[in-house]
Amino acid sequence: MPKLALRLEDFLPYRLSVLTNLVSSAIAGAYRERFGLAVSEWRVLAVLANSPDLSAAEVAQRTAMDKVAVSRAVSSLLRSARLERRMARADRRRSVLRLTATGRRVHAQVAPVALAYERSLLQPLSRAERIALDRTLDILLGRALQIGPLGKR
Amino acid sequence: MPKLALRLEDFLPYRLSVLTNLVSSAIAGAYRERFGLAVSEWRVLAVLANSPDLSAAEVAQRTAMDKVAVSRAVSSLLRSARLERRMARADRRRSVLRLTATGRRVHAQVAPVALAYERSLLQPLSRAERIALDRTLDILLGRALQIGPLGKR
DNA sequence: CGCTATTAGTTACAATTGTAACTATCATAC
DNA sequence: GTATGATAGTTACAATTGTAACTAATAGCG
Repeated sequence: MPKLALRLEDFLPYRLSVLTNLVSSAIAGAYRERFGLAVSEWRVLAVLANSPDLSAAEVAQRTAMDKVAVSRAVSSLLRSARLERRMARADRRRSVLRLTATGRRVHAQVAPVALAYERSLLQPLSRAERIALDRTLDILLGRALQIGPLGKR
Repeated sequence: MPKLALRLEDFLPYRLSVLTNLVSSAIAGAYRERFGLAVSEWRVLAVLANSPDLSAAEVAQRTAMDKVAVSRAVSSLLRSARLERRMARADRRRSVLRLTATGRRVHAQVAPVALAYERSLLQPLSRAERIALDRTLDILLGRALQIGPLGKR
């Protein structure tokens, strides 16, 4: 029984957008107020905390950000001395990014806040529901990538 | 067994954000290319197609947009003659918005495209998984609203 | 080598979006 | 009625973001 009419409140892309906006702005507010961090900067921090010495392009790949956004986030993190940058000896275009001690300290403070928010958000779901959600999001992410830009005529 | 470290790719807010961006930009591209419609305009159109004669504030409420975004979308839709606006007799501040014949025609063309995208996106999910997803999104939306802006100190 | 094409990253500019102030109308209280 | 405050919607301006052009370095190929 396919859906015939379109009710915005039942439309998955709309619902995803509303949920994501709520979640993102809640988190963004917390990062900014407490640590002066934009979400893009937080992502860079989070990736480099687990994988030091990535290039900007590698960071872009792992954060699903484009290279301009990474460039801006990196330059802001450099300014606040949360990041340091060297250049690769073999290829002097390629940067090698890693957190400073300050950056690691900030990460160590932000991460628990982020995880606490996630835990709080997921709290009304059962363990089974969380697993199902994870799995479903994986599928949808893969599917959205596969479909790609709609109507590529 | 709570999560101890934070891996970005497992972090729900991040995953939601990536999925939403993929979906939104795919849809936005299609709307814009084929109909010259921004997503905000599409939302206004969709709501007014089902519920004519709403005020801008009512549209804002039902689309989860703020009043400025609605004002801009409405003025663009007026310019392209997809919408017409009267003022409420009882309260001359309040607008009364409804689609023109052109607007209804555009809606009749866009809605199937939107539904087709949704169907395609959901295609790899079983019926049970779709129902579970709907339910879970409802819960998360409610929970996100309830939690509200994080760290309201 | 030397020419062209590619890649990493930045910068400049345009477009979008958010925030705050503003105008007009209405409601309430005196 | 008139002053005060609230509400609907718009406008102006600042901040964010996306797009395209640019610079510097390397790679590939004759």
